[in-house]
Amino acid sequence: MLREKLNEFYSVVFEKELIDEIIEVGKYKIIKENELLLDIGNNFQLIPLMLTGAIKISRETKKGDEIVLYFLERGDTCTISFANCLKNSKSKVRGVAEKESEVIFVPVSKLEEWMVKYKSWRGFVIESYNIRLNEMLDAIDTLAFMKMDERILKYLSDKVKIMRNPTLNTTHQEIAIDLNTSRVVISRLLKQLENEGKIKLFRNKIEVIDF
Amino acid sequence: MLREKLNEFYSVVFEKELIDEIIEVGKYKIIKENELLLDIGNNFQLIPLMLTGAIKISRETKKGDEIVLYFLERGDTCTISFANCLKNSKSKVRGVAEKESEVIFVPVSKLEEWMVKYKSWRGFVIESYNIRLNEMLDAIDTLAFMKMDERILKYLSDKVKIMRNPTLNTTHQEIAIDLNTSRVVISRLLKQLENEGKIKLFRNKIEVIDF
DNA sequence: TTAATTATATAACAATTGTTACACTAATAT
DNA sequence: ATATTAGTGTAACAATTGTTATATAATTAA
Repeated sequence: MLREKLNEFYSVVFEKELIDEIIEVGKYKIIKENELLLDIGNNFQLIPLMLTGAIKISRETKKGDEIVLYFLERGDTCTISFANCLKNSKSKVRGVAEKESEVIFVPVSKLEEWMVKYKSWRGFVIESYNIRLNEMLDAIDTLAFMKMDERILKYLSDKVKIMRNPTLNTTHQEIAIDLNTSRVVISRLLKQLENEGKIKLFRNKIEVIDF
Repeated sequence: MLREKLNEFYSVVFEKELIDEIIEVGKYKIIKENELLLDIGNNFQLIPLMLTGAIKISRETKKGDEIVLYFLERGDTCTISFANCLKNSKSKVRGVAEKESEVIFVPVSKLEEWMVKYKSWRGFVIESYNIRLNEMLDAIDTLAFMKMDERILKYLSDKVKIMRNPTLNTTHQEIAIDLNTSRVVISRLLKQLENEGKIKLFRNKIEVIDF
């Protein structure tokens, strides 16, 4: 069963021997909605490989300022946690399940070992880093070049895609936290977006049109 | 001579055999001040290893909006160009020499080959990615949580460190471009920072106090 | 030497975002 | 059933950032 899930979701197809090893040493776990995958300051010694679901990765400063970086979905891994694992340092990001997610955890010792043995693993590690760097570039573009109304719309669209559902169960307050602004600002601009016909607002619910 | 420079500057000490290979296939080049190392859209097939100098890495959108991401210095490589090299895709960032810089260019084919052969190269690649991800996180923090006056001061401090000189030769216009704002805003806030005793302003020159 | 260009300073105003306050409704708890 | 809490709407105002315009000094070109 685990084998099927691995074969199904990992686009860079691993060699059969590598799949065997992953199944042998990996720990399968279900992360419930709103459960923490990893928190800031954690000392994480396992590399997560996502099978299903969605994880929200965010950044928080000591002062409590917070901002969402990107979402992880099936086939993704959290390259940022490579660093923590390898250097035994503390996580600089937080990961919370947006919905129930299936994850395989692999001991960090395998990262290096498999790099020598498996070409597909080398490809996976490099590709994962590249995807993550591009996500970060995307986050930087958003912060540097977009106004708040555009940022909100992008946030909603991204979330609709990752949740595979045009109707989001969320509150204005949650969006405000994720975009590091205030609830009033979000309410104001959401209403404006509704007037422009881009979304529909309900209590605890937002429907995104033409995402 | 190349051997000495390599040994001197690369903190992750490469095995002797790897140094030999780098010297054999690498191309040594001097990049003059303001010269382009790589531009957006370029099809780059060489991995740059920095020996001396400083490269400013920035991002530009189609609309012409621009922003500085970070600076490269000795011991650094441009992991973002790994992606372009490997996937033969176009560069998403620009690199311009802030001062004359010495670089060794290595063919991308070696990236994979050396990962199998040399433990120190695997370490270097992973470490480079991690450094870059942290730089990106830093850039995100700056954009998401800092006001423009703080961003200016951080920009100046970073540049002072990379240039190893408390007096910067730069104009308000250049800073405005690097921070994606207008010259008037920069002049206004620089004057404020001068009044606070944090910098001293001259024509084409800014001295940073207590960086 | 004079004219043109470049760099800087600053005022006045516009647009965007942030803050405080309060009203109203829906959901939940007692 | 009533009280409490949570979510939303909106006005009024403050702070920050962006824009336009104009002045002046330093540098460079003719």
